[in-house]
Amino acid sequence: MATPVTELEAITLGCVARTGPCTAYRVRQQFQRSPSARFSGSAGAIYPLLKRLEQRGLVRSRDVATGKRPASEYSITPAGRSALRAWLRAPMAPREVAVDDPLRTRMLFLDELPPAARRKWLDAAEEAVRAQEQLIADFAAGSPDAPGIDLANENARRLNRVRLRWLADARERLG
Amino acid sequence: MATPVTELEAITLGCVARTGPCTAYRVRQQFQRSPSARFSGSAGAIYPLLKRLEQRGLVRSRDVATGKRPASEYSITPAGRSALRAWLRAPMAPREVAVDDPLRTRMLFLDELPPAARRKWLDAAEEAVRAQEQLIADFAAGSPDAPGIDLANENARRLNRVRLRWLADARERLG
DNA sequence: CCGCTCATGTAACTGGTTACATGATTTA
DNA sequence: TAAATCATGTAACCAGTTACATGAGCGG
Repeated sequence: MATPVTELEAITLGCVARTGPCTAYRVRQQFQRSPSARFSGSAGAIYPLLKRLEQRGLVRSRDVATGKRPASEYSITPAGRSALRAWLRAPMAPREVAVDDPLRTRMLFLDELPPAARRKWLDAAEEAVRAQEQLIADFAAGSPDAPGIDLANENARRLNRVRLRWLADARERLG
Repeated sequence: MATPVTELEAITLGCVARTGPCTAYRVRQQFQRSPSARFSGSAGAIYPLLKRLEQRGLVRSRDVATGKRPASEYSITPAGRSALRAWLRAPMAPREVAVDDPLRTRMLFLDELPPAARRKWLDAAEEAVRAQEQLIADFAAGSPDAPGIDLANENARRLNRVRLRWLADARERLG
């Protein structure tokens, strides 16, 4: 059994699988369209990552020289698809499925702030969540129609709706 | 204005501030008690981090030699408290407040699996979320009573409840 | 032709993980 | 006293970010 792929590698594989043959640049664009900053899609991450995947035989590259500059177009291999499926199937430990909410982390220490600053924080947090909702809506609008993608977007929408209610409750409890 | 602290640094500062003077080991224990694997609290992360914070004047250390082994006990400085507050007050960009859900990420590519494996995934996911809920409950049971901590735990509970409903809907949509 | 954006990378830095070393304390 | 666990670290490795270099195409 080969080394399992990391989350970022899996998403990249998935992206190449979805989009079909594409350059590192296209992959980066996909990452950057996402409403989350988790995977920034910086060049320094993506280009080396695709090279690693190629060395492991999970993608293969074809040289496409538009004009004079060299460029590589990657496509997924059967081994790559299989690695992607293995990643999906891999059991997740309870701690690994934890939802990460940056606002929750801050809430833990919010009582370090004086009341006025606390209220200000809550206002800013609510605004940020609304902005995040907008990002999600925009992202969803540009997403291809597929049940998995739909459901993923729905997940993001619901989690944010809950956060807004939570923030409202927090305002009441702390205000 | 000094360099802002990272999230991990902030949590560490907050932990030292809360707990009062404590060793790196105590800080690690706090991290490891958390239901999330996000900050694993590995020694290789925490010990150097506290040293960095000390160099920046955000914590100060006192040598406590119980028995014969050297050890350092850290406490937060006024500058440290101020850095913690600055972290709390710092505006968050919309993309930075994104909720990260590992299950959502996988859902994006779930259609790569054959139907039977998909159902299996949904079962496993539901079980993992329930286990996660248990971890949260245990954590909450051992948490000190403070509004911020209460609210943070409530956030975790609610987000997971929503995920369970979402998984149920997904089962219907995909099954 | 100048500046802007698109596009393809690379290199240095940073911070976290893994794995290890070691000593002290508890438990069988 | 042997084994396990608590506790304090360190070092090598690895992946991601930041910042840069470079070239092509395009609009003014």
